[in-house]
Amino acid sequence: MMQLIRVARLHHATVLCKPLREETVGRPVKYKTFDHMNCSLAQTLNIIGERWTLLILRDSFFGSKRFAQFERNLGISKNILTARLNTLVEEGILTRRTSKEDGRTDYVLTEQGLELQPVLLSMTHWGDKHRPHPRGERVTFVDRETGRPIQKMGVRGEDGRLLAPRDIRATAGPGLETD
Amino acid sequence: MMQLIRVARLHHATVLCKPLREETVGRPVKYKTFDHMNCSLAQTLNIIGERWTLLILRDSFFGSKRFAQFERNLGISKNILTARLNTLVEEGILTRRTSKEDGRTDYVLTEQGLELQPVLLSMTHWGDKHRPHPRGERVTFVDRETGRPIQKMGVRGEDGRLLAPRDIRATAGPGLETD
DNA sequence: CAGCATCCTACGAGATACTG
DNA sequence: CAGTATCTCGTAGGATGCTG
Repeated sequence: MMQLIRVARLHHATVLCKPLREETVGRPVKYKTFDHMNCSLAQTLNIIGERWTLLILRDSFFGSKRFAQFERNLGISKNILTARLNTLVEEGILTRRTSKEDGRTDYVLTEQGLELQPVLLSMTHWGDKHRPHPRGERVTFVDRETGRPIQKMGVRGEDGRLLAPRDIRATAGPGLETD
Repeated sequence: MMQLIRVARLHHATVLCKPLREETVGRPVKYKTFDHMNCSLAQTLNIIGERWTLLILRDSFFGSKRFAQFERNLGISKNILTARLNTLVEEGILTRRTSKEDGRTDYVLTEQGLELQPVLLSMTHWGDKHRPHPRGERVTFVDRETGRPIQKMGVRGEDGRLLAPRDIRATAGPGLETD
């Protein structure tokens, strides 16, 4: 039978991401950022968690470089695009570069940005599987060298075995304050 | 069987996600959903792209089941939590289940939900690497069987080789309308 | 073309009070 | 405990128009 998923030994008394509890009482309601949470996921979400950001990055991966390209491809409004590009540049995900052809600005993925590819692909694969297009896959990613499709993103143990969600356990690392 | 891939080069003229351009002129300004985009990433973002959603799911993966647990652990307000839980249930990511112990409601990950783990882990790994905690990793995920840390999420070719971002190419699949 | 600068709307979100 | 109902505010997002 479906055993209960004790994913985490890490009992929850050990609060993983400490919630905010400061003098926000009766005060103007600001959005909480996730900065205070000592959690890598929250850190990442702070950067790429906004509505348009991942789509901009997707477009980057597909080769878009110019403001106008993003604008046209996504149908995003300029002010939002400006804002998102700025934070992406500030965060070192994209970098501005002057085009040698026409001297205008190109937005190019940095190494940090390129390393977001697993995130993008995981989400794309999930969508492929669970929210499919009736006619089949929309975009297939292939190994440039062999031309064969890449594997679906999956979790692997040290030995390379594919692991199911329940095969994984979370343990506290040194960066987790257990005060 | 793995179906053959069309090696259409997918130049960017083929707009991947067609932007919205309907009668929104001068009309009340609604947020655009990403529904109209024929893009798996956009579909996924429509569901889990909101600010708190992934953090709720993370908490689920760590074993939280109850409304109050999420509320306490995340410091999220009740109305938002209610809304997010509702859409997650509607979308089949979580399911409501009556606890056998006290008859109250449990929120449990469905299979679809469990399969979001690569997304969560990819983001966590990115955060671990690029926005690290000074003292080191906060949470380490290990293979339950061997107790050894899992591999970092990475893209693999059919043959199992790890691929770098530039080793991958996108090709148009049958679900992509090239009108 | 690549943006700022404006102006406006609607949604996301926080706090609190209330219900079964 | 598990929400629902309200009220309020801030911020994301949209539609322009203007500039170098």
